[in-house]
Amino acid sequence: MARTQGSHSDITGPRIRQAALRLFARHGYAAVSMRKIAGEVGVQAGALYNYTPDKQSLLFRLMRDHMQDLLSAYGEQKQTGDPQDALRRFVGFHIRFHLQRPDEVFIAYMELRNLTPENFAEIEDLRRKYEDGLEAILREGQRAGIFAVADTKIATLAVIAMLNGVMTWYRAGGRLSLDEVEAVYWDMVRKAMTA
Amino acid sequence: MARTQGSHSDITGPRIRQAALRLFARHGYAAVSMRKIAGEVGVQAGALYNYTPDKQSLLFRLMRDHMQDLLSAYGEQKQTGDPQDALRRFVGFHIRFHLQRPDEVFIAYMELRNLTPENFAEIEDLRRKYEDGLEAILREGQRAGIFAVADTKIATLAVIAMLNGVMTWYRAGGRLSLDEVEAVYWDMVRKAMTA
DNA sequence: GTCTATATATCGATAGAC
DNA sequence: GTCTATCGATATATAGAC
Repeated sequence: MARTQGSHSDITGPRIRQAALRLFARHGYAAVSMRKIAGEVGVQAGALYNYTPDKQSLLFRLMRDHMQDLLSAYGEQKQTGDPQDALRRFVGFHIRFHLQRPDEVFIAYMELRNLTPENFAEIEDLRRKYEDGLEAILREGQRAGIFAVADTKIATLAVIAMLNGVMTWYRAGGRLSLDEVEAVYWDMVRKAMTA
Repeated sequence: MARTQGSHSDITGPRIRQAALRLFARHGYAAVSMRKIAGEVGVQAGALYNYTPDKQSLLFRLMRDHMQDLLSAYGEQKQTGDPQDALRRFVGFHIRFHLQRPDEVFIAYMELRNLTPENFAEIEDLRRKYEDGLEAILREGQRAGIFAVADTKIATLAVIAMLNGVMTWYRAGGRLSLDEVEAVYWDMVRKAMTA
């Protein structure tokens, strides 16, 4: 029962978000028009406004959902009292979670400046919450004498920046398996943090 | 002798590049119009086309000049036979060079996708040349038994990614001096690479 | 070399028919 | 809920006067 016109609220919404995600990641928010997104979905531009009040909200919700997924998934990780083990788990979690969502990750880092000030503040708040998780591990290890970094906040940002670098080069089916990539980065992070 | 019209070829060209650099870094290439750039300079939009064939060339030349400056400045660094010392110098050079050019650095990383395929390839070639400089240091240290990394190419990208993280938080006059920042990162890089 | 004016195209968002 | 049509603004780039 193919239709060229009619009601599709159940599927059109997710397809709009999916198309916007893909196009924003490829070409950037400012370079993607609502018409382009609509064309990808197979509707006219006007139909998009049944699902989003405007283009800005479309971007913001993609980023907010991503950050909330990140925090939620990290919260479900098994906790451990051993800082070294906790750091190892963090490295593995961070690499695997982000490699599974390249478009979301790309947008979350590249499109911050296209958010309104209010939306920007909310995304930054979520990002800081995630970073705080790692810093707590480093502080605990520091206290226990396992880690030795000059500044836990800088070390937190340094570890995350290093791990994010994986996204720029890793491709599934490449020279290294995911387990090997994780092991290589864990080796560097462990040595950099350890006393 | 103020004039509202006339010939200013000596100064208009640099001012256009300066304005484009600033605006592209703040708002992104796609979000900045030629009229905005012209307004910043104090001329009409049509006058810009006496200095650039189009908007794309304006972006490309900013990025190419930056990458060539980077390679040129790094080439002038004093070379040393000791890999550990060479790595220490690289960390210091990279941090200081990039912190002095935040707008250029931002554009070089954020606007790659707005380059034509030919221009993209040329910028990527320059970037790879710079990365090769660091990898040569790591390989030499690896050969000498000073460094112990699983993969020199990944380690190269990891070190650069970690150092680039400085650009996201460092502000002059902040809690740490530039010397202290350099020392903190050198400590982490040294430990991560060393056997 | 810069100006004004304009060609041509596209943008985000809205209105009203179905 | 999606369509067609459109408003008003803005885009890159060019032409011709000075």
